[in-house]
Amino acid sequence: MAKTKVKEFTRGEIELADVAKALSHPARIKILKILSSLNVCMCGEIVDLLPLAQATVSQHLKELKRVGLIQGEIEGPKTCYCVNFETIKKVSKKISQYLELLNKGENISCKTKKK
Amino acid sequence: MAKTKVKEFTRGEIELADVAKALSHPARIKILKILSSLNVCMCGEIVDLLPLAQATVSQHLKELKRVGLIQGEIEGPKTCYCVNFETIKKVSKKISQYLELLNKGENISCKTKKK
DNA sequence: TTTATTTATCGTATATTTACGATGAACGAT
DNA sequence: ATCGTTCATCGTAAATATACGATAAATAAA
Repeated sequence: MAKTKVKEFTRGEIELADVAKALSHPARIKILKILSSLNVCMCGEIVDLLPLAQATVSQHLKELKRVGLIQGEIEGPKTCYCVNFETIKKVSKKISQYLELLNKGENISCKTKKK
Repeated sequence: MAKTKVKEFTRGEIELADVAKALSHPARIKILKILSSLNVCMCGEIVDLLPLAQATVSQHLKELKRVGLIQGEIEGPKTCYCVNFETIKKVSKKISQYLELLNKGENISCKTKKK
């Protein structure tokens, strides 16, 4: 690997951080729960379950859509939002791979390094 | 469950979002990789591997420390940073539980809901 | 056609994040 | 005691995120 590359961020690192960003607000965590567990899909229904204004919820939905975690199907004036389970699976894999990678280094402790 | 509770965020939702926030920057994703895989622990060593100034890296380390993903042991003028593997495990569990919960709703598709 | 419903977007205010240079504090080495 | 090294913190600028009211667009219902 080229020496300078070490100082850059990889695509994997950037993508993982981007997904984490999409999950970095309680409202978005909750919206995904709602969409995956309740027979609910319209923006207005979600608004009724959150302590936020409609415009704000719409913004959060947009952020989740941006990274593909949900998709919206427009039906006239309404929009039906649903979890994109394919993305969820891909994301689950990426995250668990990352966390496993971290855990592999468990033998490297502060005591080992300080020497 | 009380009716108003639905409109609030739970502690679990807030905590999960908070961890996601700590992971929402490529630099912090990479710092955790570095600390878990290389025999590296000092701030200066990490700075050498990132395209960021020392002050900025120090800030990112602070954020990772805030949520307990790393810990720092001061040794005179130096500080030895290490991954906190206990936290990593707890976080891994929380995240995988959450993603499993989402995946359980897979039968609830847009088509089902629209009807 | 008019009205009501639903949602996205605009405008805007405020808060937070990110980044960096400069500086100070802590210590080891000379 | 002075100097060099290491790192955290301060000050600050710029960018991004969060929140909401107002409004526009789309359409169903009257």
